Amino acid sequence: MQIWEVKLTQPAAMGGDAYTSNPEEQIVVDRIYTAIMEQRIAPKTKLSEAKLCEVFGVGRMRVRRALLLLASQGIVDLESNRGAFIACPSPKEANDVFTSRMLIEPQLVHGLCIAAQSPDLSHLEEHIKLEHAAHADSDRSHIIRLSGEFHVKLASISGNSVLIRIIRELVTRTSLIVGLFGDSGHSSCPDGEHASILAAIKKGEPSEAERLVFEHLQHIHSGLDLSRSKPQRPDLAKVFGMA
Amino acid sequence: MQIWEVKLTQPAAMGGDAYTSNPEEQIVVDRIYTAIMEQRIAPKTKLSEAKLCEVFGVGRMRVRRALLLLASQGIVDLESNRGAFIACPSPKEANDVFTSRMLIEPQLVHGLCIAAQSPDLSHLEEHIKLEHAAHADSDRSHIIRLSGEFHVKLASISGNSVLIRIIRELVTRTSLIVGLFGDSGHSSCPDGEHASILAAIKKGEPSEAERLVFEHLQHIHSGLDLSRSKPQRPDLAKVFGMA
DNA sequence: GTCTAATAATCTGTGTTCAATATAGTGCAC
DNA sequence: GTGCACTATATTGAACACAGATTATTAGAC
Repeated sequence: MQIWEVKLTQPAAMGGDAYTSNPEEQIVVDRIYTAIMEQRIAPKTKLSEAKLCEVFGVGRMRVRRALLLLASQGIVDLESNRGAFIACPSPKEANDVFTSRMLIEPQLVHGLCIAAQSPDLSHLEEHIKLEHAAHADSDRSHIIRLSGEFHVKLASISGNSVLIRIIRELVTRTSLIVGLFGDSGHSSCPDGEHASILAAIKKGEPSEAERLVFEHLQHIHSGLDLSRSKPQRPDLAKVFGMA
Repeated sequence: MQIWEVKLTQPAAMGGDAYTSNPEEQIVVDRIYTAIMEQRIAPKTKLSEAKLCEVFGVGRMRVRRALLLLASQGIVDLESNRGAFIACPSPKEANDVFTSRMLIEPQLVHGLCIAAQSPDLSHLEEHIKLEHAAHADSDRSHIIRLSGEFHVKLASISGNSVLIRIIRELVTRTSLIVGLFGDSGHSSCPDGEHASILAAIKKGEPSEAERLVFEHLQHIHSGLDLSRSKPQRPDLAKVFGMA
């Protein structure tokens, strides 16, 4: 089932949505995106329009557009006359996200074994080195974000912008879920599994890579305790470094 | 790889995005959605804010939110200071959409063979009857929309709201693509293939169902001529029946 | 007659203002 | 002392108005 047509070696920027071109509000979206990816912002956190305006120094219009965009991706909840809140995924939502990822990503990597070329692979190797460095520094924010980005970069190799967007959204929601239900002790992606996935791709073993990705996601999923949830309300100005 | 947890037999309404709760603007989104699904509105069509306001009888705010939502799904293009236009997918985008569908839907149906229960299947049978009726009546709009909806309803059986949303978006974009590059002669989904897919699910043959879905998508894809494109500019009031 | 340039009109983008709703605080009653 | 009701404040939602940009139209020149 080799179904790859076009390729794209370039980084394929973390944030950009490609569709909504306005660069101003994309900044707001990206900042919130990465804040969630790094788990510096907890579910249920209220995203007050006024505060976001002064933190990012943009008009209320832009903030509202950004919030709507995030809401359409299930990353924030928009409650009428109450405001925007970082989404607090239900156990069912958590399962749905993981199920979707387990459905898509193994197949994706299967195809990658055929399509991936050396520049792509060395790029991934580079990324894994960054992950190890972050582990060495015990830099929690970086560890978590890089873990997620690995999956996005995997998708980026396909050059399929549709898939890339889907994966990015799922990865971000996963960050929320892991932050909510995960054991704050161990990191979201078990270290070493990314490396073995990459190794399987390198060796050109589609079935093996597919299986490793599936199990990798299963490991993360099984590390969750879906009965628990921990509410918090950090200060927005601190989270975003009062830009 | 049976990865199904929750099920949901109910229809799982065609339109609703589940996330953006505001019912007012969801109407606008849905109307444009179905207009695209029925191919009554062609790519490059300008969606003037003012006209949409009077056609749907809602404020400009709502219209703009709806357009932003549609833009985030790649269904309309938002050009700065120029307005909103129905997206005109490039050949690469078309390939990306089909590649994504061929990656996701076969796996989805594979899982469905294990999870699907009789109410789901009879619901699908009902749907296929509708498709046949539309064929008998040569009701082009219905034929096209029902063809797309079949795939959404397949996804709905999973009860996975994340997957449902992904599939709905891909199906809608497919409608745009088929309208652009497809031979206006034969319909978007070859008749009969839906029935054989359902039959494979009923018999509980995952690999067979998976293969049929893949080939089904391949048939649609191969029926496109990606070199051609046909510009039009129909009147909005007519398309939406001047509601 | 056609092409170019300038002007006018239309439409989008943005900031502002006002109304509606929810929340928090206060006071009163039990 | 606790619970309920009412008031006051703050925040969101929507309409309005204005500024900027783009497109269409018209006039003029070659």
